[in-house]
This record gives sequence, C-alpha cells and structure tokens, in this order.
Amino acid sequence: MKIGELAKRSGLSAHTIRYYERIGLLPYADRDAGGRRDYDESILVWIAFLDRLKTTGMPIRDMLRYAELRAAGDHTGPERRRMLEEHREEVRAHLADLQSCLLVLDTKIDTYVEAEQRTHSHDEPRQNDHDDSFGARQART
Amino acid sequence: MKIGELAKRSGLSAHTIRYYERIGLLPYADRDAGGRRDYDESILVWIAFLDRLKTTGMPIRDMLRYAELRAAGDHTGPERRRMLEEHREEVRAHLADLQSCLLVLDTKIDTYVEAEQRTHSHDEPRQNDHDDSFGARQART
DNA sequence: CTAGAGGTTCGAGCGCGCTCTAAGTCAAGC
DNA sequence: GCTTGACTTAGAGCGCGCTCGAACCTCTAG
Repeated sequence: MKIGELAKRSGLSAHTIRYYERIGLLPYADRDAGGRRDYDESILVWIAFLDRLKTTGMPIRDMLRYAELRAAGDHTGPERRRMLEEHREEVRAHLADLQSCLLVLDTKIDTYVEAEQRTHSHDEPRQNDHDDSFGARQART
Repeated sequence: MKIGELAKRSGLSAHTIRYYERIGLLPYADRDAGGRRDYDESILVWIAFLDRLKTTGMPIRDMLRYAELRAAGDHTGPERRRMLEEHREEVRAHLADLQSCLLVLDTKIDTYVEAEQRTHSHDEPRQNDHDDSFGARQART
C-alpha cells in the first residue's frame, strides 16, 4: 500500500504520515524500487492505537516514549503498562470534568430557553444576567 | 480586587487575564487612580463560565463570539442558546469517543497484566504483539 | 514519447493559546 | 528619600501538532 492509500484508509494526511515517521511515531517504512513508501496492512492497527491515544489527549512526546519502549523490546511491558494506567487515570479525570461541565451547560441552556418562553408569552422581555455578565460594559470587540 | 488577587482566585495568571482582556474575552476593567485594573467580584463568575467552555474544548474564537453576542444585548439570547446547544452536542460526542477509547485502553492494559502474570509463573516470557507492533523495525529514535 | 498523477526530501510556516521580557509607573513601609 | 514589589504597556517568543511549498523523481496510460 502506498502512502496515498494509507492516508485514505487511516484518516491521516500523507503529510502527517511522513511527519509521524520523521519524529519516530511510525516506523521507517520500507521503500519500493523507486524509493516510495510501501506499507503493510499491519501499520493500520498501530495508527488506530495512536489515534486512541491522541483522542484521549496524550501528547505526542508520550506516544513517542511508548513507541520507544515498544521498540526496546518485550521487557519494557511493565513500564508501558504503567504509562497506560497513568494515562487512563487522566482520561477518567477529564471525563468526570467534562460531565460536570455538561451539567452546567444544560442548566445554562435551560435558562435561555425559559427566557425565550417568557419573551414569547408576555411582551416584556427580561434579563437573566446575574451570572456570566458583562454586557454593555464591553463596547469594542 | 487587583489583578494579582484575581489571578489567585481565578486560577488564571495575571498575564493571561491581561491577554483575555486584550482579545475581548474579559471586559475592559476599570482602573484605579494609578491606572491599575480593579476588579469586582462578579468577574469571577464570568471567568468560571469561560473556564467551563475552555474545559469542554470550545476554541477561544467561539468564546469570543459568545462574549460579543452577550455584549450586543438581550436580543441575542436565542443565538447564544443555539451556540451552547451546538457546543453541547460536540461535547457529548467527544465524551462518547473518550468512553470508547477508555474501553480499548482497559483491554490493552489487561493484555499487559496477563503477559506479566505469565512471565512471573513460568520462566518463558511471551509476546502479545499481534496488534500495535513495529518493535525492532524502528531503530533510531 | 509525453503528460500527469502521485511520490520523494528538506525546511519553512501556521494557528492556537498562552507566556514572557523590557522598560517604565506607582504606593507603601523603613 | 529610597527600596520593594505589584502593577502598567507593547510586542516578541514559545510549544504543540501539524501543514504546506519548492524542487525534483518515477510510474503508468494514451
């Protein structure tokens, strides 16, 4: 598989794939006679895993560390495990954070909905601005 | 309240507070006789709200848009509501994403745990590398 | 034989969200 | 009066994660 097809199948751009190889996130790919990268299906699994790490907010430098440990051999398993466990805790914490923010968003939206309902029933609009306001004080954007 | 105290109480740095004012996320603060910013307690509520938006991944340019709408007056309520609703959907989607990644992480960690158990019981270590491997192929980091 | 699609390398550039520096002002305490 | 320290401004710099441009090469179809 050439880089273009890998790009399509992995969702990364060809540019990004080359960049990842450059920094060591992806292995140095075999080249064909013309010097072009030729990939094996198996790379997709590794990219998918990297994607999970990325989605969950792991910085590239940590993914790199993980990749290095992996390349260093089987005996680094325990450290890789530790990395993932630590990361998992961070993800859980972030998840909890997001959930609590969601609740706040919900109530905030409710406030707007109620304000609109009041506006539609009787003709006097009202303010709901006791919380996140700075309204007219900010003139220039 | 001076900027230093606000920094402590809001968790932002004084630098960041000035930066937010500059770009319009925070209102232009009143200055005292000596030209120093003097804040009212109420700013904390707005900062807390911004923090939620930030935590949930809203880019600054969108927060700015929200702030502008707010400054534009009460009639922009519906659009602000729309923004928040849209944002909420993104947050929900991201949350779901994270949760599914967490599951993958869990099973990945399990794999490592099992590998370690095998290593500890009989002396022959084993590989678990059918998935995210590129092991020895990557030499130079 | 030629055109065009898609590949190569190297290195510069970009968008984001801060973060920091420099040079100066001001107010309080010794 | 002098020092200290928190503040002011304008503007440069940074770390991250790409993203793109330039110049060149190679394979394939017509």
